[in-house]
Amino acid sequence: MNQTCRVCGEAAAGYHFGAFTCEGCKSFFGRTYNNLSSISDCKNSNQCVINRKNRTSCKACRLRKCLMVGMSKSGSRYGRRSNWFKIHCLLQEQNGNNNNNNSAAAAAALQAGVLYQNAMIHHSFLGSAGGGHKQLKQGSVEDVRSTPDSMLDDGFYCKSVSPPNSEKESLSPPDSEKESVSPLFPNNIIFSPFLKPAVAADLGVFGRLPLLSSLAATREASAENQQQDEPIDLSVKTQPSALKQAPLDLSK
Amino acid sequence: MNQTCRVCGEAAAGYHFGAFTCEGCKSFFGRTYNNLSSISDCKNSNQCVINRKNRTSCKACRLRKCLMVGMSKSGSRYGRRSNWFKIHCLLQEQNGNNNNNNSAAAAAALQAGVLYQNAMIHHSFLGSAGGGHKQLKQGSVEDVRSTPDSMLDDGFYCKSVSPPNSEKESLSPPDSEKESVSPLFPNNIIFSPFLKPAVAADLGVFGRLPLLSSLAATREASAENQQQDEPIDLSVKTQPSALKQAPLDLSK
DNA sequence: ATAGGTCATCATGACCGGT
DNA sequence: ACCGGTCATGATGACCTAT
Ligand SMILES: [Zn+2]
Ligand SMILES: [Zn+2]
Ligand SMILES: [Zn+2]
Ligand SMILES: [Zn+2]
Repeated sequence: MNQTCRVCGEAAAGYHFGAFTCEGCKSFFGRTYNNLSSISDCKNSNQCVINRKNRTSCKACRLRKCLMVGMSKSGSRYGRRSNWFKIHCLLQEQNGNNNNNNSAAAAAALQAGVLYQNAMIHHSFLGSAGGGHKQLKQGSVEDVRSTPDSMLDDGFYCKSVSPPNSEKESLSPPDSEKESVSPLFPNNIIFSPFLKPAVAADLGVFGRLPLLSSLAATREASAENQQQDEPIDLSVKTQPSALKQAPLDLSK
Repeated sequence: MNQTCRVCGEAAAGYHFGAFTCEGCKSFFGRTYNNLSSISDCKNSNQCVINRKNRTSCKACRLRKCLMVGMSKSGSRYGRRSNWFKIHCLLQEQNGNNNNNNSAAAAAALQAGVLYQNAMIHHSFLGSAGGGHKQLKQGSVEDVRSTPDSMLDDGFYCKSVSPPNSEKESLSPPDSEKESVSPLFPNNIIFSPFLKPAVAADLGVFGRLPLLSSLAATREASAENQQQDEPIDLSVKTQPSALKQAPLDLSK
């Protein structure tokens, strides 16, 4: 596999729920996503730095890290992706062996695209079903996939998107007073400004949990710390508006 | 029981290992004392404030709190104490219902006495056996109890003790920079200066674990914050030097 | 190749019998 | 009364199967 878990840093077992993760973080995300009530509040101001040793200590920060790196239950099942996706993904990874910056940017764009895609899916469901996040399987998947715009799951839609500012809300910025806390998000993970609507949509899913209320603030802070590395264009296959019209369930 | 767990604040189930604790903290201390290697480092500078909700989050700070309130595996089995002890203990607790300060001071003196007593026991074993803390049952208990000084387990020995300065070592003081961290030890728990040798002895037992290396520093800081409340004299029955001559095992 | 299920392992704490 | 053992419960992650 020759990849590291984007959540804890351990050797990755594969590409799970939209990010390269280890078996532990994969199972954790799969369990926790459907049982958010089992998470207790962080006792460290939601600033825990997750690594292999302490990943089981704070479930709140572990799940937050999972979401930060783009994991989503409803999106990005590798097996269902088209050959175009697989080839693109592997190509980006192989290019990374020759150029580290491009690798990081490619990974960032990969995560960003998946995150945005999933966020749009979440957003669609929230707008129609009214907040239930366990009803994803009720979406008429086959109907959607039979529409003329059914190529949605074959590509990314992370470029030239005009973000809707309706759900943007001002959240308290993270306190930068503790000097002992290393930055939560390493520099090689890039979050572009156009991802803000995705963040807003994700918060719409998890917003009722106070422990995740600081996600948006952290994400915006990361966007401000954006590096000069340029995310690789993974091409745009369809209009993003199509995503909002037809809810898409990539799972099963 | 009408008592609170001195470690986490939950309703206490009884007097366990030298302090009023709940069932959880009792079991935790009983397990952890014999399996120190299972404790991982604290990720919050050993400053976690233990309560009922987060007591399972940081084993290092939970065990540190256990030791701070005077818990010890080898000492203070309530069932083996004399009537004088029981009456004295209950009297001090009942006095607390009328005077909070005296109650706090009595509880502090109670814990301090037990801690000092156990510390002297630890110190004796450390001086003879050479650091093994699972060999406590190897002490010749019956022989000790048959000596003329065998009334040791009936009282406290926490007054007018001249501390030996041999093991006193300078440890870094706790950082008082974080303002968001509430003080670990509330004011109603008093640690007298004459307890310093006990601290040194306890560190001799647990010193090889880095997570407990800050215990002495915290204890000394608490001693400096000593309140004007006077610890109640629980009377001195024997010379403390006798404790060092004959190791005493109160368990079993 | 991944998603989901299974299950061995471990930590926890309520409970009980012996002392 | 406490101590130590027991065990139901839940969390974790390695492994497996279906796709
Ligand atoms: Zn991981
Ligand atoms: Zn945390
Ligand atoms: Zn407790
Ligand atoms: Zn801690």
